[in-house]
Amino acid sequence: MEKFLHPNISVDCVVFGFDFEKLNVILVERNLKDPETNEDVITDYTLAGQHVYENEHLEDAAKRILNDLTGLDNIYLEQFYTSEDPRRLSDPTDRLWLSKTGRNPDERVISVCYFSLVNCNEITIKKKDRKVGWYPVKEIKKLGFDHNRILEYALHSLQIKIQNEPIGYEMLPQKFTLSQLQKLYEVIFNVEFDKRNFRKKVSKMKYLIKLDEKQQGVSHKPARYYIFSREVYEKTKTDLFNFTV
Amino acid sequence: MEKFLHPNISVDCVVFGFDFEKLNVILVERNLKDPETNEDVITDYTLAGQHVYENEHLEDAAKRILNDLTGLDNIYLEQFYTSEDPRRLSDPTDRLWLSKTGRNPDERVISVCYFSLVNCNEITIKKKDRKVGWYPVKEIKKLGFDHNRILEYALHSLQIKIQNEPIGYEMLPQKFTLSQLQKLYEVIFNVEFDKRNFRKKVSKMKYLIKLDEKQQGVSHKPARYYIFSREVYEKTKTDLFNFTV
DNA sequence: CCAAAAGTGTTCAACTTACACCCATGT
DNA sequence: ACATGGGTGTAAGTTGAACACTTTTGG
Repeated sequence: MEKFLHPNISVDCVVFGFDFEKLNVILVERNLKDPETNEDVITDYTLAGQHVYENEHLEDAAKRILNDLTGLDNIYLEQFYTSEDPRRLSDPTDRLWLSKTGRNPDERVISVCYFSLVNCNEITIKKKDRKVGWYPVKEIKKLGFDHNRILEYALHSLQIKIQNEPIGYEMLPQKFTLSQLQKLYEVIFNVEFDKRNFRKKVSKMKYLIKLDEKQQGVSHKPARYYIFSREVYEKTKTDLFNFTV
Repeated sequence: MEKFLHPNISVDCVVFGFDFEKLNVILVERNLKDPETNEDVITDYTLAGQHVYENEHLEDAAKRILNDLTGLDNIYLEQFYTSEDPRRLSDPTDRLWLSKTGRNPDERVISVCYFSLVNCNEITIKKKDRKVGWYPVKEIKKLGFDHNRILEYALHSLQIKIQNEPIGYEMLPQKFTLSQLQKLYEVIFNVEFDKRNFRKKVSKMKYLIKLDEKQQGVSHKPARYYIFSREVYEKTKTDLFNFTV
C-alpha cells in the first residue's frame, strides 16, 4: 500500500535558505529536449515537489523531499497553503512536461505546500538526475506550474510567521552575530534597519544570549557571537494581543 | 465528471459568527441510533464538511457548503490548513459513523479547511436532515474526527489574519457601533480592552467612517454608527514591517 | 596606515497605559 | 429617578526613529 503514488495528491516544498547576503530558494530545473534536434523544448524551473505515497503522511513526504535534496532530517517545516485549482496544471508547457515525464496531464493534482528554513552554508544540495540549486528569491522570473504564486504566498507566510515566532534562527548557524541576524530580517522583509535601533530591539529579547566567543580571521573588528535559547524563549514568551491595521 | 465525489478529498468549513456577545461556530450534529433499541450510539458534533466533486475547485466546494447552510453567496472565506494525517479518521466512533453513512473508513481523506466569517444575526441556518446550529467557541467540548484541532487552528489563523487585515467587518452588520467592534476583538482574542484606549486606537483608522446616524430604541444613550470603507482602506494601507517576538 | 565592519547613546516624537465622570435614552 | 451603556481627556511611561563616531582586526 505504501508503494503506490497517489495520482491526485502532491507535496511542494519551498526551501528558503539564507547565505548571510540574500534570501534564496531551492529550484529544480525542468529541461526537455527534442529527441531528434536536441533543441531545448522546455527550460525553466520549479519548486521541489513530488507525489505522495498512498498512505504517507504529507509531512513525511515533505521530509522525504528535503532529505533527498539535502541529506538532512529535522529541517524546519511548515505547511502554509494547498494549491488546488483544477486548472492549475493546464498550461501547455506544463501539460507537455507531465506527459513526457510519464504522468497524465488530465489528472487533477492538489498540492499541499510546505516551506522550510535552512542555512545555505550548512547544507550541500545533492544533485540527482535533474539540476537543482539555490536561486535568489528577488531574481526569480517565471516558474513552471503555479509555482510563482506558491512562492509568493510562501514568502508572505514566512513574513507573518516570523513576526509571531522566533523561527529565523532556523536559517542561521547555531552561533551568529547580530549583523547576520539583522541582515536576515532585512532580506526577509526587503527593508533596511538602523543598526543601533535594531540592536536596541533585540537586546530586549532575553532568549538571545551573548557568548564570550568572537569571530576569528575577519579583517575588521570581530563580532560577538550569540545563540538563540529555545528554553528561555519558551519560558518567557507571551501571547499575541495587539491588533494593528 | 462533475458528478462524482472524490473519495480522498474533502473540505471542512469553520464558520465563525459574532452575535455581539460571543464568538460562535456552526456545528452539525452526528446522531446515530441503534435501529433496534433506538438508543443513541453516537451523539456529538462536527464542523460542516463535504467531499468535493472530482473536478470542483475546492473554494467552490466551500462556497457550496456555506450556501447549503445559509442560503448566502459571497461569504468571506479563507483557506487556512489542510488536515492530512492518514490516521485522522481512525477513531472507532468516526469509523462507525463513516460506515453507517455509506463511506469507506479505510479510504484516506485529506481535508482542506476554510474559515469563514459572518454576522450571526444576518443569517438563518437552514436545517436539512441533520441538526445544525451556532455554538459558542469557548464552550465547545469534544468534536468528531480531528475537528477540535482544526477549530483551534482556525481560531489561531483568524487571530493572526485579523492583525494584518481588517476582516472583522465581515462579522458585523454594515453599520456598527464602536462598542460592538470592541467586543468583537475582545471575543476573538479572549481579552478585554479599555474603552477609551480602544477608541483612541481605532480613531486613527481612517477607513472607519462615523455616520450621523445613531442607534434607536435602546434604553441608554444611543451609540453612533460607523461603517468600514474598503475603498479608504485600500488607498491608505501600508505593508507589514516590524517584527516582534 | 588603511579598509572594513563592530559597537555604542541621546534626543524628540509617537504611542501605550491607566484611570473617572457626565450624558442620553427607555422604563 | 434610575438603570444602562455611550462618550470623552490627561499624565506618565515606553517605544520608535533619526543620527555619527570610535574600536578592533587583517592586510
